[in-house]
Amino acid sequence: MKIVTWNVNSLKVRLPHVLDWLNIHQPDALCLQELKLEDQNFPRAEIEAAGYRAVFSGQKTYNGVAILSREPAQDVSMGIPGYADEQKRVLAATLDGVRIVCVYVPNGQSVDSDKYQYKLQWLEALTAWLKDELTRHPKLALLGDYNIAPEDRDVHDPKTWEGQVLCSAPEREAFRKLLQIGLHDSFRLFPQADGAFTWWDYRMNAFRRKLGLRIDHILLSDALAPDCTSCSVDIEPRKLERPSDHAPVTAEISHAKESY
DNA sequence: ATGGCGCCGAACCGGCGA
Repeated sequence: MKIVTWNVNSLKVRLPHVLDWLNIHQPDALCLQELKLEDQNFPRAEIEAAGYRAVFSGQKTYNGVAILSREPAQDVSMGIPGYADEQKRVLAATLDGVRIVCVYVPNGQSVDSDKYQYKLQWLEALTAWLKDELTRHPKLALLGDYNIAPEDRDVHDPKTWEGQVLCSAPEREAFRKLLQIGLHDSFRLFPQADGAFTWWDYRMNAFRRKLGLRIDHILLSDALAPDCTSCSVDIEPRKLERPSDHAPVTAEISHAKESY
């Protein structure tokens, strides 16, 4: 089972990249963030023509998440239960016995912003919900744009970023709390080259200069992590014309449906 | 690296992202 997360920064603009990527890589599930479109404008026909189903939760201009899959998604749920939020940031579905949770964590803007407080509260609500969700779905994968670089090695220049949003201690603590409920950072299950990032600023030639952060992650539950065989970032789409500023992250899981 | 890019909607700019 091949599962992927990709913040596309406008599905309308990035649709050709997404369709090409699906055609080349044929994942079982592709979680998308920052659709930036309303449900009525979701490009369902194009995605179905590529051989994929889609469930989605969109809104105008901002946010929006989707799960594309070869097989129909089961038990689809939107948002964090019990946490009122106008912003469309969470979508969950079961595929092949695995609970797939697609998240677009708030950016936070800056550590002295109200948006930063919202981010921390949101992460707390997410963690509480997932702890509960894990009791119902031991095989769970949490994929998305976390807007957190968990450690200094996930940052091109830790000194510059120290204490800044995406790298601050409370955000990193929130990330650790997610791990503590029984999740594992699939990327760190394997040896990785230095300077492996998933996001590069559009400005200042950041991508060419390899000035990035690793903020998109695939966390796997205790029951799923032992079956993970790889996790990697594909930087090829970042080289295209009009790219997303994020790259897709892929995890492969060798699990037997029959054993579930 | 931090003005510097790119997306959006309603306009030719401001809000937001990271």
